[in-house]
Amino acid sequence: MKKAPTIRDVAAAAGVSVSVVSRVLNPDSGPVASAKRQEVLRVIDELGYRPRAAARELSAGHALTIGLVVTDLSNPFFARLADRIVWEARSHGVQVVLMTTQEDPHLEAESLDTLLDRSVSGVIATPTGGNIEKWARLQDLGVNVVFVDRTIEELGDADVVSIENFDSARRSTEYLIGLGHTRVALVTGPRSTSTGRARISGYTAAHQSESLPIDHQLIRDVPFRGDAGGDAVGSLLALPQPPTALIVANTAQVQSSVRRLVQKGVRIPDDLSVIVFDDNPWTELMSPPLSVIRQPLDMLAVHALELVLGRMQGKFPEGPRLIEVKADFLPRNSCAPLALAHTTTH
Amino acid sequence: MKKAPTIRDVAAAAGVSVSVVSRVLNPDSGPVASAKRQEVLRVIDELGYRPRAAARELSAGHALTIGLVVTDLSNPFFARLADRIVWEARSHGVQVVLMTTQEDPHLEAESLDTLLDRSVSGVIATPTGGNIEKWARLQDLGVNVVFVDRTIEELGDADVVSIENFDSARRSTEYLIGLGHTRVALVTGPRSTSTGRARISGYTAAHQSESLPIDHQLIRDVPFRGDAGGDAVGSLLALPQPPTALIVANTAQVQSSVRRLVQKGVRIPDDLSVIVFDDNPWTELMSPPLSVIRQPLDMLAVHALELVLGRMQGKFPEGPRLIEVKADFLPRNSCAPLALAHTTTH
DNA sequence: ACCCGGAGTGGAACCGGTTCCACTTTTGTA
DNA sequence: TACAAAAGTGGAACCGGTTCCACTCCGGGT
Repeated sequence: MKKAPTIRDVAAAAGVSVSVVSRVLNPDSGPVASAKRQEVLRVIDELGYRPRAAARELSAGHALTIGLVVTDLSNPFFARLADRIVWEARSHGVQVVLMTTQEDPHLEAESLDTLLDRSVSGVIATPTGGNIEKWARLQDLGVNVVFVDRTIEELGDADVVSIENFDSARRSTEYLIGLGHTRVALVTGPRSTSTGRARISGYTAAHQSESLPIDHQLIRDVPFRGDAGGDAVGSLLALPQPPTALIVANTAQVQSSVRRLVQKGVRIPDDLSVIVFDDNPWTELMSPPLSVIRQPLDMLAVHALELVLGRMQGKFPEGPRLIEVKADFLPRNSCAPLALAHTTTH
Repeated sequence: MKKAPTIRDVAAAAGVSVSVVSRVLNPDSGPVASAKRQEVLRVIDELGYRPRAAARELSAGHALTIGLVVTDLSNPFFARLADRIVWEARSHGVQVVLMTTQEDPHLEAESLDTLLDRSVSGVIATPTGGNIEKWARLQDLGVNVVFVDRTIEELGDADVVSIENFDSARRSTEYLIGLGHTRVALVTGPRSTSTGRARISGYTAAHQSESLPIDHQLIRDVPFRGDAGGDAVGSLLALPQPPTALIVANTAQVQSSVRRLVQKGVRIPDDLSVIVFDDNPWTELMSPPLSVIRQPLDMLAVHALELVLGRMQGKFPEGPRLIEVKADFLPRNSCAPLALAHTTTH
């Protein structure tokens, strides 16, 4: 086990001072004679020297690192988001420290502390909803915070990148109503999350614009984790007057919801028309293929990274930004017009 | 934007020296009078002091961080593996820097350099197969390397955690042969990967033990990325004598392969019996549910982390370990006995 | 011939922790 | 009561970079 060479080793081998080596390492930090620059570069290559990140960070006071805080990588939505962000960050020479919260504010708090210790320059996060003071403190210490997917309204000056939650929910609801459905059920995340609230609003707005009454029994704002989505579906099916259409408005709940439908032997779309919020390739492989709201992950990732990196370089000084990207609705065969049979069971 | 307090601020506020504060921070590094310890802790809490990781690392020479190098987080296999590893690492106070290689040795090399700069104490990786000297150099500099899923045989002293690739392939092949199939196709990763080779061997061994000839046209070792799996399936179906059973032996290829089957209107299991290597929940939601080799991700993650953390603490001094965990075969309805109709089309 | 300015260089302080060591104060035991 | 061992403390060096600054050259303008 060898020891890695330091800048002083390089300086000695090249016959120059550490200052010169440092200036070679950081162009534009001062003049270096061309001959010496060549020699230093040669020695660096020969020794396989690489500057230690920790030393650089200590001196600079901050790291070329961003924190990525997501709920749960086993949710394909976050996994693919993370994939894009890591990839995009790498191409800008920025490393990503990944933390998961499992939707638990306590774990989130721990993660934030850790990121603070690491002196990250920015954080991209899907916040749980809690830890407001902690987020504020982070910003106060100069960490650039970008929320993606969800937001925390109480936190005034954080950038946000999300899809058009209200619109997406409204459009899919209207589509089902347009097919003749009057009992459309909605399974979505808790009202404590911005997405939960926005999607319920969109659902409600669609009903209002079509002058349809809202049955609050059909709105299920349930936790993301565990089998809450499936249970909601189960209890919806058990209703005296069950819904004829269903929107599962959160990626995290799609799997358990669909599983429950399959288990119960529900025929799609004959018994139930289904739309899910997702961009999981397997929705297409089911029979019938599920209608989906496709979330433009790439756009979310790119915008989030652009914001956080931009802020790191001091761009966008004029206060927080809110970027909403459009989510496409892809109708497939899991939705059908309401059969009269449904309404006229005597 | 405030400045975070340092250890010297704490020392001053508590009326002690930095040495004392440091000893409070690191129990067992020296004695501290109980009264002063209380006072220091009080001040730390009051100031919200947190030690800077960079400073600690610089002094220690290494970071409480591990690198996780995987191909691609949009592959659910790696996403869930990463999820478990990040989670498990966090509970041990270790952070994870995530890098993806997109199966490209060049990107892998870059990632390794970056991890070296960060002075990580360990790396958990799914190697692309290249960069042998780089891996060796990493180990030479005291970084603990654990390969998971795949390995590089040339690298003598790295720990490896994988599933029983040979056995899993052999078992699933034997299962299909047992159902009467004589033309079983295999889609798997390239022979340049250890898993590709092992799974082909298992497939071959099953044929030999059943005294079945091997048709090399039915073995497709193709790249992981892109649509290579789907294309292999397409060309298998176009064979003059197409297979009656198919094993897709790599998670990364399952999606494109199954999509192609659906597109081509192949009836499962009537036209084709199918087994996939996967532990994706959606395989269960298809009709019919797919038979799978379920890879025990949790075990892979836990063992990998145990090894890397153990080595960090100087355990397991007796050379490299190879841990193979058992993968379960879950027969579902996508496999059926070979119908006579198939063989006797006159 | 003289002075000014900029290129080029190296010394040394600094970032914020850890750790070694010397020193003082207790404590325990003969 | 005396003296060695242990507990407690603070000063200072160190980890490996970056950066400020003082200093030496050198060429060009008057």
